Amino acid sequence: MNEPAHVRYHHGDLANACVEAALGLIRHEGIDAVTLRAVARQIGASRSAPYRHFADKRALLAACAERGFRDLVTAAESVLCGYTVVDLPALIAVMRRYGEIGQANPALYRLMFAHGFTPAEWPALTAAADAAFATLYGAIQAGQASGHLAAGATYSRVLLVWSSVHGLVSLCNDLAPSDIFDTREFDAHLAAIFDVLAPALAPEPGLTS
Amino acid sequence: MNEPAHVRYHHGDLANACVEAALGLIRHEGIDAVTLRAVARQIGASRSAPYRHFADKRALLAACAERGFRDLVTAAESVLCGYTVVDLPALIAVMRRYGEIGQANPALYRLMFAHGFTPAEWPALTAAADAAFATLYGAIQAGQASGHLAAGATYSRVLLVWSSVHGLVSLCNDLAPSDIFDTREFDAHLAAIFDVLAPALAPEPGLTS
DNA sequence: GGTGCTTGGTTGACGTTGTCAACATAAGCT
DNA sequence: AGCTTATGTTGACAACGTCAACCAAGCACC
Repeated sequence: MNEPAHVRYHHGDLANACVEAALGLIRHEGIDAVTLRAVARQIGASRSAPYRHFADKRALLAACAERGFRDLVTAAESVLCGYTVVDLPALIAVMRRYGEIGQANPALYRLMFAHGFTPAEWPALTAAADAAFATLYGAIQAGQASGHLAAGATYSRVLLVWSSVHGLVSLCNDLAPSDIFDTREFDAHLAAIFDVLAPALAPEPGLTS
Repeated sequence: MNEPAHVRYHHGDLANACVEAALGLIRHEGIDAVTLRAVARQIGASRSAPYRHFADKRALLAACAERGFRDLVTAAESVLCGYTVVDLPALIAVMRRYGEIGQANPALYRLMFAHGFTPAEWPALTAAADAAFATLYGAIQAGQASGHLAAGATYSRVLLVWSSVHGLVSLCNDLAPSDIFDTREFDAHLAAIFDVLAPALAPEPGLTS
């Protein structure tokens, strides 16, 4: 129905292609490999073609980060779908998936959470991050409502769960493995954290069944 | 005893001056303002003088990060000195100070924890980060030994405390404040987190006094 | 069915940056 | 004094982000 893209003068969806190419560079060669010129080269366009779709380099990176947040939400929801109720194992499964994603693409994770995007400058990015927070909040709230998680202080618990797992991902991704803290053992560390956390999250025994 | 530094051909301590200048730029103008040329300009040297003391730009940044970790340890120890025992309030005070430092210089904090320094390439940086971990570990261990903190699973508890506070600092620093998560309220969030955490960290009642 | 506007893409150019090779200067040793 | 080494400087280069000027395609409308 369309003539081949490589023949056409207009690409058709250059904006998306830019994000896709940038994400590939981020994943496989790290954030420093993302240059506008490299992105343009990858999609077979000329050096300043991206400027028609992104104000500058940071705007492209913000779009990549936004995509990262959206994928995070999608993954979390997909895990939640496998559970009929949100109890502690379900919550752990969600956060484990979160961690897996964060570990699978450290450079992107870093970009999402620590690239110093100024507050109100990137509303779409803020919205995507909010959606991630909201997903976790909704899950914990549902678990509390059905009595499968300890009641009360919903906001504090969401904060605690997100902070600790995000913190662990960040530490494991960015600190070198050492004798006293082997950052390659993410799974074990996550389990250890939730062992300590369990009493604070599980409902009072006898109320659930 | 020395003639004025600005007259001498040799600076005397250019390495340190570079780190100092870079730290100033990081603090006041952000990480992007750190160019080797700007650093050299600040210390009154020529553009490639830093290369006599640092292999490349990343080496200078790593030195800055290392300094950040060392300051963190110093601050933590100074807070601990104000307490005769490590109980929950002492632990909270240490972590609050940690958070204050992280918030006071977001760009440096980002550099320390999320600049993708490759594992074994920067041994001094790894050692400095380890020292930070060890300090926290020692504090919690001491608290457990004296019965002022819940016993057992020391490693897991250290991991949990560090991950959650580091995670909170990171989230508050790098996410834009929104309706559902006001990242400017670090102190309140920290308190909320420790409220939930308290039962998991405080000793069984009746054992302490 | 040609005319002109809007969107999308290209090329040339400029200033800045990290980095290196070649050179200059100081300090230390013997 | 002369040699060696550590330290600092200058010139040069390629890569980068960005912009202005230009070109090509699609579209609306008479």
